[in-house]
Formats: sequence, structure tokens, C-alpha cells
Amino acid sequence: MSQVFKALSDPTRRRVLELLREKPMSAGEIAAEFDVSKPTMSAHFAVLRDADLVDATKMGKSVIYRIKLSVLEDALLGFASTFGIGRPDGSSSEDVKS
Amino acid sequence: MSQVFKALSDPTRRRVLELLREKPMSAGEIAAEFDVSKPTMSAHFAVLRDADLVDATKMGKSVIYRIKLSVLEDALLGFASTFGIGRPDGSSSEDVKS
DNA sequence: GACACAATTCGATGGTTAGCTAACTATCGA
DNA sequence: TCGATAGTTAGCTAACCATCGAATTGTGTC
Repeated sequence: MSQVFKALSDPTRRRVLELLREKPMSAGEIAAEFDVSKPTMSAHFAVLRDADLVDATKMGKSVIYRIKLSVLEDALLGFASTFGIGRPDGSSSEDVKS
Repeated sequence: MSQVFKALSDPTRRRVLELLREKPMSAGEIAAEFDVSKPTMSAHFAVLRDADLVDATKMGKSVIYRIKLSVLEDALLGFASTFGIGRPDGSSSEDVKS
């Protein structure tokens, strides 16, 4: 849980997730969208992997990243429901379509 | 936005918010629930204030903290809706009880 | 004013994070 | 196998964060 919020606390990582929302992308494709070095992007990817927010699959020379929407969903809605925010209540990822 | 997620990335601060969900509390009352020094708690409060997640009101010798549920709600649901998570549309704070 | 109490601020310390360059690993194509 | 390409790892610096004890500010009481 802390890992997820920590991952989301960085604008670069949030934007990575937004890019991945559209479609899976390779590390290089994603990195091309940002003005930082590849190693720096790699570190951001590591944080996202650590939070289990993305899935990394090696495809030939590339690594394809995919967002794990259900994890993001569970974290955000699960936490929100603790405060009676959003859904009426008691939402795990049960009543949420995938 | 980054400030909100950064604030939420710490378990102590999340628990502070959960305490405040029940009722407003003084800094001392909150601090008594944790096993850290008052200065440390004060620093946590500062992060929460910086994220605009709580409201601090001086009452005599004490400072009363109140959670700002609508800010938490807007941040979480607003971000979630970016990913098509949660309610179809951005919601506001209607069902806020106190 | 003098005192006690609530909370924050100050100063120091240890740990973490973002960023870089350089070097390494792995894969593909010739 | 050689060279090019895609990513990650290693090693480093600078900035930031959590934490503490001590000092400070502000409030109420006597």
C-alpha cells in the first residue's frame, strides 16, 4: 500500500502509468517521452514494478510494460472506501468490473 | 497531487487520517496514539497540512486537526477517473458525514 | 509577572531517492 | 563472432525525509 502511494507521488511515474493506460509500451518508447536518462527511467520502472503497478515482459530486445489496472484499482478504491469515499462501501475488487 | 500521494505513502500519516475520520482531535491526542516523539508527529502534521488534507485550528492551548475529506476524495477519485477506475464520472463530497 | 502546558521550530543525524555517466548483459542481424 | 541496439546495474553526488532532544513560542492560570 505504501509502495503504491509512493510510486504515485512522482509526476513522472504517474505519467508513465497514463501512457500505459493507452497501450503496452516498451521501456524505450516510454523513455522517449521524457527528458531524463535511460537509467533514471529504469529506476522509475523499478519503483513501479516494486509497487506491482506494472508488469514487465521481455520481448526480444525490448521489455514491454503493461499497467496492472486491478492493482491500482484495489489500492485506490480500497483505501477510499476506508473513508466512505467513492462507492457506498465494502468494496474490494469484487463489485468492480475489470 | 504529488503532495497528497506523498502524504498517503506513510503508514503513520494514513493512520492519522483514519483517526480524524472518526472525529477532530488535538495534536496531543493524536500523538498519544503513536510511539514517536511529538516533534516527529508535528512533522507528519506539517506534511498533511501541506497536502491540504487536514485543517488546523487553534483552540486555546491546543491545535485541533480536522480531516478535509473532500480534498482526499477529489484527489483519489479524480486520479482514479483518469484511468476509468471507480465511478464513471467525477463525484463530489455529498455523502460526507460528520 | 511567573509558572505550567501544548505544540512547533531548530539543529543534528542516519537513511532514502532522483539524477547522472560509465559499464555491463542480453538479443538481434549480418 | 562482430557490431549495433535495448535495458539494467554499478557507483557516485546532491537533495530530501524521518527522527530525535533541546530550545522556543504561545496560551491559560495564579
